[in-house]
Formats: sequence, C-alpha cells, structure tokens
Amino acid sequence: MPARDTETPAPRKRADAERNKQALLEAAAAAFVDFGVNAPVRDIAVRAGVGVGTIYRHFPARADLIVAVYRHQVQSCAQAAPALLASSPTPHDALTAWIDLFVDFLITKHGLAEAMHSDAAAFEPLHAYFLDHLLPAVTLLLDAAVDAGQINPIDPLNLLQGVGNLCIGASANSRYNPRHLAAVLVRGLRAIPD
Amino acid sequence: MPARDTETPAPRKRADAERNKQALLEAAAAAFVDFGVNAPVRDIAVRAGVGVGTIYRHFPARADLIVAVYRHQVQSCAQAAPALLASSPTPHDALTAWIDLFVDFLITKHGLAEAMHSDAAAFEPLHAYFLDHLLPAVTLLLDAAVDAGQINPIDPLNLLQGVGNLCIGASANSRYNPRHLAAVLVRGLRAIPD
DNA sequence: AACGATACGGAACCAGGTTCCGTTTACCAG
DNA sequence: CTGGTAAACGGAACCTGGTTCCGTATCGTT
Repeated sequence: MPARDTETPAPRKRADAERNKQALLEAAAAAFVDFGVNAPVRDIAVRAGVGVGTIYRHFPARADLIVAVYRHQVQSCAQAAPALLASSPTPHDALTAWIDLFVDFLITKHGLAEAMHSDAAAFEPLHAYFLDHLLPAVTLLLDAAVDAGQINPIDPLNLLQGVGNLCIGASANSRYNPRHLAAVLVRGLRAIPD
Repeated sequence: MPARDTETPAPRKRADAERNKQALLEAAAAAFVDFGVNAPVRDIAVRAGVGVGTIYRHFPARADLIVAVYRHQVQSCAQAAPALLASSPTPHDALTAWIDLFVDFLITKHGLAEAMHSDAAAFEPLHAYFLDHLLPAVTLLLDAAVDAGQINPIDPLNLLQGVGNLCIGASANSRYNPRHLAAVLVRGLRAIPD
C-alpha cells in the first residue's frame, strides 16, 4: 500500500477531466454553503459550468460528491483526537473537547447531519466514510476515558451516531442548541456518582 | 370554548366525506406501519380506495395526515407526564420514565422523528402539534426535578428536540440504541456531582 | 492530420408530492 | 319520488430533484 499515489495513480486522466473535477469540487463546496448539502445537482452543474452528466461521471452518486468536498475536514477532525488526548489534562476533557469539535463541524455544514441518515442506498458511501475515519477517533478517546475510570463504557458507534443526530436541524432553529446537548450527553457518561 | 364540538360542529358534512376520511386514517395508519411515515401518498390512496385528490381535500398537507394518525398517541403520551410525576418516587425518576415512553413512541413510528425535522413548510403543522402537546409535559417534569434540586435547568424545548433527534434512524440500524442514549442524556442533567 | 479513446452536455426518465378540473354523488326541496 | 345544486370525488397533469443514456465534442497520440 504505497503512501502517496493519490496524485498520479496508474491511468493518467485527461486534462479536461481533471479540470472539471476540480471545478465541481469548488462549485459544490460553494453551493453547499449557500443551500446546504442538499443543493440541487443542476445548480452545482451550472456553477461549475458543466452538464449534470459530468457530475455523475466523476461522482457516481450524490454522496460521493459530499464525501469529496468534506474529506479534508473529516480527516483533520479524526486526527485531532490523539492530539487532544495528549494535550488535555484528562481523557474526559479530551473527549469533551473532541465532541465539541465534531459538533462544530457538523452544524456548520447545513444538512450534513441530516444527509447522514438518509436511508437511501446512495448515501451509504458517505456513512461509511465518516465511520471509517471518525470511529477510531472516538474509540481512542472512549477507551482512554474508560481506562482512567472516568466514564462508563459505551459503544463508540452509538455515541458517534447519537451526537451526529443531536446536530440535526441546528441552524434552522436558533433556539436549538446541539452543542449544549452533546455536552450534557458526555456528562451523562461520567462514572459512578449515582 | 365548548368542550365536545368535535363530533358535530356547525356545517354537517356529507356522509361519504366522513366515511372516506375514516378510511384514509386507517389506510394511512396501516401504510405507516409498513413503509414508515414516508409511505407514498398514492399507496395510501389505493389502500383507502380513494383518489389522491381526496387525501388532499381532507388533509391539505401530508403532515396533517400524520398528525391526525398519531393525535391520540401524542395526547396519551402528554397525559402520562402528570401521572408519572404522581406515581414515581422522585421527579427525576418520573422524567426518566417519561423520556423512555417518548422514545418508545418515536422509534416505533418509523420515520416520524425524521419527518419532524423536514425543513419543508408542509411539516410545520406536525412540528407545532407535537410542541403544543408535549412541551407542557416535559416542562412540568423538568420544573419538578429542578425544584427538587435533582437536575440542572435546561430549556425544555431543547431537551424535547434533542431526544427526538436521538430517535432518528433507530430501527434501520439494529446497533443504534436511542433508548440508551436518551437515558445517558437525562443522566447528564443530574445536578452537582461534578 | 487523422483516429480512437475519453469525456462532455443535456434531454429524457423516474419518483413523489401537490394541484386542478371535469364528473359524480349525497342531500334536500318540492 | 324526482330534480337541482353544492359538496366531494378521481386521477391526469404538473413540479421538483435525482439519475441515466447516448450522440457529439475533445484530448492526446501516431
């Protein structure tokens, strides 16, 4: 498994194809900011100056485009976990801080949390990508906090999905405060004082 | 505000209209069990043996049909709050029990929790109906628990929506356990032991 | 310069919700 | 019992939004 073959794999692509892919990523990112991740495909195509067919050639399903747009942010979110664990006074603090980071990420991407739960098969890749990258992160933090005797054990997937769910419908409703709820949830994990 | 004018208000309706409305409610309830609250309108129409137009005459928006189907269950859920408060050893116990009830209600209605968050204006009635009936219930329980010094204060709306969100995507994913998460959330409200 | 592979555009298609309107039916009056 | 009329009906048509298809244009190589 070579490390950096992302730039120039085996089959060199045509220049226009690469150019369009880039344009699409930028257009999609912009559209997502304006309309949320549910921005109409046709709008994205227009912004990028391509036809809808081109979108589907580069990103077979809508979800693939979403994954591509947020790939970097998901990765840095995941990578923050070990860093926080090292720099925080306690594992529980690290967990709290990381959850906060995760919540921030989700609520700034209107509709991302929602999209995560579309039962449509097309969104499976999105789901899978998030899990692949973030599950190890939470697992690391949870294990550390459990080992330190600070929290009761919980299935990491459960926590991740739960927090994800709490972020649904955030910005639409100014009174709804997912950050607080997530903090309460993490607080509810603390061990003992029953 | 007369108490029981629901049966025979001012303008007497045609017999077939009332019959169809009843048939629609039953058909919708059945369809919701099979396909979740997102059951296609046309399917519901076929089950009820009516045309789609008839659905929209009785229930102007899809959400109105959903409200009508679950009206009774929402009401009894709301009414359970004072009862639980009276019968439980502590307000916190009552709160925990009520949340459990609420979660049970939501996860057995596939897609209801999701529908609750559709930003579509058509779902506003649904949202409003739930809030009108359930907000007083949680508020009662939260106030009692706060007065008893058992929990830290929290905006009832926030809690209600949070728990509602936790119930999204339940039955789809056997590993996801909203009941546990809701319990953890309520646990996180407990006062002091910091 | 020409040719084959690759990529493109966008019309067409497939849901699913909602609207519209010509037709049917229930109810009441005579 | 029989019109007449307002109420209610049915379902085709419409709209929006994702996805597919295929004839055409373009790239890069010979």
